[in-house]
Amino acid sequence: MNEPATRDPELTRARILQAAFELFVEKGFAAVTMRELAENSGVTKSLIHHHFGTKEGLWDAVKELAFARYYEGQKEELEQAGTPSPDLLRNGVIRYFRFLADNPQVVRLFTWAHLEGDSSCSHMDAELVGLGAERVREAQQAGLLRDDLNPTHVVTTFINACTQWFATCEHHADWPGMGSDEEYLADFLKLFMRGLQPD
Amino acid sequence: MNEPATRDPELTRARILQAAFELFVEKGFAAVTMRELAENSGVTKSLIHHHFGTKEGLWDAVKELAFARYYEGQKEELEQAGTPSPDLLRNGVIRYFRFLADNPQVVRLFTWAHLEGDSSCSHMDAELVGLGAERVREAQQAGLLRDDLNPTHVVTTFINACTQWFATCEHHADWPGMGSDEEYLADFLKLFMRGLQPD
DNA sequence: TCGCTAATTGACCGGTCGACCAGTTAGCGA
DNA sequence: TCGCTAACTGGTCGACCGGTCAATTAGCGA
Repeated sequence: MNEPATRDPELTRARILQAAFELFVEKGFAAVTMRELAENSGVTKSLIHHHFGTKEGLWDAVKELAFARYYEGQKEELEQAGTPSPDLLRNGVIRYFRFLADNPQVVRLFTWAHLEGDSSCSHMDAELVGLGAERVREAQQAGLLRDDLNPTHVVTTFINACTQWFATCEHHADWPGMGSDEEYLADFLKLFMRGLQPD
Repeated sequence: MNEPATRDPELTRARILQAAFELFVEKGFAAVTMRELAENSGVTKSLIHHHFGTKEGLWDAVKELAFARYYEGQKEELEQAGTPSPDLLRNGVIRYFRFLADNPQVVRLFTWAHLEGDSSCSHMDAELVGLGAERVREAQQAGLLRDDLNPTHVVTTFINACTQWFATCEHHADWPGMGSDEEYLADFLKLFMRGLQPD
């Protein structure tokens, strides 16, 4: 809206990245044109090339930024450890679910990136899941969770249940009998935590 | 490979649909060109337009075919009812998981279609989930499953856990501690069925 | 056997794509 | 204050996009 009074390459880059983020989230890489990008950024097409080289370069920059934010946020969550307890896992699920609820665009971006063959998020997720699985393992060894389940599978199960929920949220919004985000989360937690109780 | 000796519009349509299915599954709608489609079908670009009108027309035909097959298969599964029992649900999960394992392309196609705003599968899924939820409700009323969970949420939970598993399978294949398809399924079933046991 | 219909072809269209480049201008350090 | 660097612009390029069309040809019913 308001034009910058002076040249500000940092702001320009940020504007382009923000507009690109929104467009790529909405339509994916292939369906977005440099002209759209320029128009939504309020800059010329040439300027985007100046700052990011190619369309792929901009796409990579958008993904890198989004991935980095996601990674930092999740790692922080995981490292501020409490003593192992069932509630620790329960709260972890809740926080993950709420994060996705607050950032549905991130789910879409990840889905596009993954479909298009991007593997950079794979290593990132591997580390995060590893950290989560380690917490589950500790709780298992402390006798707080049943120990006949692969900890990685436990983490993956709740990640899948949460991620797919938001990946298809417009989709299932009007299905008969379907509750709100919070109601789904509550039921999932009931099921999940009961399923993890030790014998 | 082997050219048809005579003209066969049915076969031609089938060839085009098959090639289009593979390409759209792989790259999504926007990234596929009519020239690729023609080359992979072994026909000319004009012939595709003759049979399907536009690129969107072909895309719709591919989706319709895939959705119809999926819908028929799943509905058959759901309607060949047995007496309600926990094993009925367990076997339902197993069959759904195995179906996705045998048809990973379908998961990708649905994901592309959904990201691109297609809502035709939404109504279809609504009906299937409704049927599944009805079965869960019957089992709850028979006292075979805990009755403090929304049946739709129960069905959605396992669908999400299965779908997302295959949507990200190349992704998590090399994560530390991650087991095979069957090992994940076994652990998920342990967790899921225990979580559903009545008090 | 003979037309009629539809399957099939290749050439071609206007438009848009991503990218480039020469030229201009603003800001900043010397 | 002055020049150098980089931010920024408008115009343009060849390639390729989806789509069209007239011409050809195979098959099938009369």
